Amino acid sequence: MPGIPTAAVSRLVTYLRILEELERAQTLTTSSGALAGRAQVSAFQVRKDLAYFGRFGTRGMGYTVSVLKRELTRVLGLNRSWNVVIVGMGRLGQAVAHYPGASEYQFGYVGLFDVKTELIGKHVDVPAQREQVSGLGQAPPPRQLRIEHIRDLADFAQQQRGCQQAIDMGFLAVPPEHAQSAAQSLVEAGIKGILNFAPTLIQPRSKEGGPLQEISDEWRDVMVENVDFLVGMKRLAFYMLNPQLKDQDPEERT
Amino acid sequence: MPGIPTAAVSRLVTYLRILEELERAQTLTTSSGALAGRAQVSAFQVRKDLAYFGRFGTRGMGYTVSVLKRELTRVLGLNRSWNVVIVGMGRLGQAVAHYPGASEYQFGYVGLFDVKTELIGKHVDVPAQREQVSGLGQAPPPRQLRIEHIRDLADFAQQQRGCQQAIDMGFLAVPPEHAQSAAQSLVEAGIKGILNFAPTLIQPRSKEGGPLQEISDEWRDVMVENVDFLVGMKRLAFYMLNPQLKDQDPEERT
DNA sequence: TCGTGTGAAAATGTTCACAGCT
DNA sequence: AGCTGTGAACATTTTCACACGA
Repeated sequence: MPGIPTAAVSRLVTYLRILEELERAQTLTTSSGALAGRAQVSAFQVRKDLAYFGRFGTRGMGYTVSVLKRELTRVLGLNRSWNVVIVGMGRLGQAVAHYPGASEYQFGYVGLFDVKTELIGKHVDVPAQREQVSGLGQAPPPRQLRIEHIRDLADFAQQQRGCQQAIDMGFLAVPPEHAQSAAQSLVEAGIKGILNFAPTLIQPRSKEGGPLQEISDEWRDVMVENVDFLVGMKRLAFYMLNPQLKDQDPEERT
Repeated sequence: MPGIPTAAVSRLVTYLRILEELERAQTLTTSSGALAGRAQVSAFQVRKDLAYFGRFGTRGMGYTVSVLKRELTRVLGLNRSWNVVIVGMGRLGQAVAHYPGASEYQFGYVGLFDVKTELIGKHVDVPAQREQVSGLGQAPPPRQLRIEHIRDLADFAQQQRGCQQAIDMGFLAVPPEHAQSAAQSLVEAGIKGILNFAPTLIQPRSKEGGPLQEISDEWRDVMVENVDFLVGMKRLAFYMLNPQLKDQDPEERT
């Protein structure tokens, strides 16, 4: 089984965003070439990426924007809603909580956590989840959420499970030196997905322990993705000094 | 000339961070295997990545932490300072401005810009650049910067060039629908590096124009890097639904 | 005729085995 | 003996050419 390139998944996210822009512009149909131009990849790449997941077009015609958008939304798992907690409500956590766009994709914040006493008890507006992914409806009014101490995370998670609102993901926006222990708290609370904003890698194990430390059971099926600004800044510095090493974007644009 | 994998550059950033952690822990020497374990890649990968840039180790011995750190710092262009402006001082821009870690790598904010009248004229603390990359000195006290209107960016850039403080990079933290025009403002001000936080791709051309639009001269040598949290959220959703498609991390850890 | 879908070719990136230095 | 550095084997990813359906 060959598997699907990781990069293809990221590109799919881009194609979906472009389809939404096309839909807002009332465009009904498109083609691999048109998508390629806007996504800064080749038309071959677009067709191959889509082919990993199915056949969504019509030969000779192209793609129907609404159909392809629906299919990619389904493929990416964005046609269901995801209950999210944020751990770390400093400036970055607050920016994430308010970031527009997350709620449109059914990422709904259900809990906010920190350890700093001056933050605990503070109320923060968070956007409500949309009912439909259509994108045409009005945004519902925001709700208020109280910042809780992280020691209460496990209880909260248990309670959410009780009312069929299990927490799906935790977004980690704590300083790097606390990222590992905060991640451990998420895992102990039974949360299986972590989006790590801290500039450090989370080790999928309970203890710093010896080198050959086994992955512990509770970490077994936990998925971690990293989003690190500092890497972006440093990559930019590198490529500004070494522009010849940057891969050019392809020619074909029709 | 074969070229260096883009992914290798990102991994180099990770190795450098690990070396800093080792230095803080008073570790004097390390090995490809030890770095590999912490970076979640194979030891082969570490050695190959380092080999793209030179020979930094001693056979039979390993690497001297301070030497490898110095060399990677140089390779990544982090031994010089970079003058940065931020465009878009909403919550995300503010979080970026205060993000600790940026100033340690000689990213120094010299200007802040927005278009919203209620933000213009506000003063924001930004960390001062460190003189040395050593990481052992005290952090200098923060400075205050006034948020300016983006229409004044070109003049400001000109003025900075006049005093040998040319702006090297612009960090773009505006809403996606304004990202292209804000990027255009950066380019018109002569800024050659853009770190785009908006969930949209910047097109390296002046006009939305026709499909085969040429890359205009002013965009010719502009480098753009993207940091998009929404992609991270959506990738996480995808891999939680399709865990079998996630590439495992390697065995070798010694 | 047009543009998708796809097997095959080419390019790229990763893993490996081992030579070579300490 | 131990660990780096590297050419060669291998695997993956991208590019391409073209068959096929509308």
